[in-house]
Amino acid sequence: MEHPLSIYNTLTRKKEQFVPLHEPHVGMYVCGPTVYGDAHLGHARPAITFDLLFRYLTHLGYKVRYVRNITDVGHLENDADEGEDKIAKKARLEQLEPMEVVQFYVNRYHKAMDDLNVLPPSIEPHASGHIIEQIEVVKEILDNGYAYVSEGSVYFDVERYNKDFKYGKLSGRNIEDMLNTTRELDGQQEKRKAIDFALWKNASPEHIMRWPSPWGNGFPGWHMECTAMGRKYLGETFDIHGGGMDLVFPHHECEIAQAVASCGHEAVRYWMHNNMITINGQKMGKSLGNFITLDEFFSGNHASLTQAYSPMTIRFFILQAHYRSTVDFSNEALQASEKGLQRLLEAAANLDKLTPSATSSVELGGLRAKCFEAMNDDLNSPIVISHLFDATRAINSVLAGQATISEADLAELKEVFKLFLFDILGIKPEQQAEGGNNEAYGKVVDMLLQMRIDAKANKDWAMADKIRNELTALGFEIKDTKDGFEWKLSK
RNA sequence: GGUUCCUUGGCCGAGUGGCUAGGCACCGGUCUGCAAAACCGUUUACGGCGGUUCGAAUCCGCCAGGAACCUCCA
Repeated sequence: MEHPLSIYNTLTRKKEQFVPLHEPHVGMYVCGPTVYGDAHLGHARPAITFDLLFRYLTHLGYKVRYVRNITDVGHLENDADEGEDKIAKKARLEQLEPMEVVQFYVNRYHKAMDDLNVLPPSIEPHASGHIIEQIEVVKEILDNGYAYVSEGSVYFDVERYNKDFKYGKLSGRNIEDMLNTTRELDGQQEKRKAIDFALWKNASPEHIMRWPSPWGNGFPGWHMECTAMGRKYLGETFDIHGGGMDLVFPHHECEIAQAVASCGHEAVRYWMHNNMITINGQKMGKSLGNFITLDEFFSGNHASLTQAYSPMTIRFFILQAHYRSTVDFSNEALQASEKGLQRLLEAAANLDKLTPSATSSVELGGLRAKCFEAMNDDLNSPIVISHLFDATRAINSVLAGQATISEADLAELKEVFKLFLFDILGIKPEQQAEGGNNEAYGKVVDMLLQMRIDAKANKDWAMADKIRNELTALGFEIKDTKDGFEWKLSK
């Protein structure tokens, strides 16, 4: 099997040829959402980035097991509610069972992902369903001497670990700097050093998410679930681990330490990180309170939005930037994406209207190869899209009767569009109208436009313009063609 | 303060030592009863100052501005 794909490995800070450990199988783990609120635009970025990777690896012929977790046990909050995790806090506020909160937001997350045409992962494990596995890893680390028990909690001994291995290799930190700069946090006296991190946390009496363990009732530490679940489903060593750049430190750094401390070697071969989405130049994030949820984008119901943006517009917007660049949100940028996407989808639809000629006057110029080349270069989706726009011009020229295309070239274009636009980039044509009475409704529009044709035949321009203007005002896009007319809903 | 990174035309956004990225917007033309869509064409660029080089937006240095992480975060 060839290995055409290069990906940027955060660990080495270089693009590397991707060669799976157990070809043709690929193991891929991506940090999923903490389900204590609705998914926002920031959550769409990794989901779409790694969906692109999942789709592409599959197209290259790999058999991919894609694991994306659901974090439903915690992560402590840093505000006044000391020691209470996010899910538990939300549950108390809403007087619900924690798992009820989890289920509610998982359902909504799935819906949003489905709208974005993000394929479901192969396995979507819940942290709460893998407490036993996590306890086992904690035990191993304790047995190997890289952790200590303190007041019912277990902490990772970073200094001890750093004597045998290097802590900080992923994020480029060294332990001396961190010992000097780590801030004092909420009186964690039970930790020996500020840089030590929790493997298992003792639960205070009011803490409602808790499980029995050898160290008392509690819950797993912040980074343990990915180590335990990645190993369970992908093995002690697997190919790809992905997530947002903001997880590089401490989350992924701690995962590396946990893996090495428990089984003596690293688990992950390629670390991949998507960059952030910014708003006014700043990261869009939960803690900054500057996020816009996906549902708000889809409905347009947010003060910062001048209109609604469809899921495909959001997807296309994200794919128009390379995944390692920040992408800045603005209404202008989103509107540009919306129009560009429409143009591409229109061209894709136009392919079925083209009549082939004996020869081509348009030059495809190795379109398919160029698209593969771009994908192989660390998933350069913006370049793929630019090639598709080039093809769009060719398609429209033929449609306008200003160029010709051969049967073979037409077939090639159809295949390339299907392969790249729909299968790999994961764009799907958006539904034009909803409801069960589409046929009758369409016929009414046809009838109005037929009346307009009649008016035009009588040179009754006033009537012709009135029909067109009013339909336009209602959101229809009217085109006159040589045979009559075409229409569609403009959004 | 430490670590890492960024600064491209009106907006978004690729790229990279010499060859038009692309999209959106704008302008001119073709088409049209007029439009819309489409096609053709044009315009606007690589933060500042130095250096390396035959040649730098691309490499190096300094400066300015900005960001992420160092605390839950995609």
